[in-house]
Amino acid sequence: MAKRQFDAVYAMVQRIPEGEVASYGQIALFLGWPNGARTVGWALRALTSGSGVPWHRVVNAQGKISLPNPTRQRALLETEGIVFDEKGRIDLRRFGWRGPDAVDLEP
DNA sequence: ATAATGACTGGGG
DNA sequence: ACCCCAGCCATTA
Repeated sequence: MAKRQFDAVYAMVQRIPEGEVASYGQIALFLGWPNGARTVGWALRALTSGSGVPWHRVVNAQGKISLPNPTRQRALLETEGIVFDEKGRIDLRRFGWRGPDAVDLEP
């Protein structure tokens, strides 16, 4: 059932290291869709529990959680060491993922 | 094939 | 800083 495009999204999200976050637009850009941020959100929305995809590491460009009920996602991120400010935003300068090329040093 | 959907984004008020 | 609006894209119905 996994559509090719969605699958690409999941694969990219899987690359986000623990303790870091990426924006929808960022993921889309890495996949080659300059304006496909919404499509990324679509793919994640279609995700089912137990998919093994770290969907919680994806937030909007404002560093904020886009889900109607951010509680669960926020808890997961805090578990990984992500820090939220008083307005529930993440400092992307600090926790933002650099990209798929930035981290590739596994022996 | 057309229309609607939505976990987005950037710009303007 | 916050709220609203129009543009954009792949998937679904």
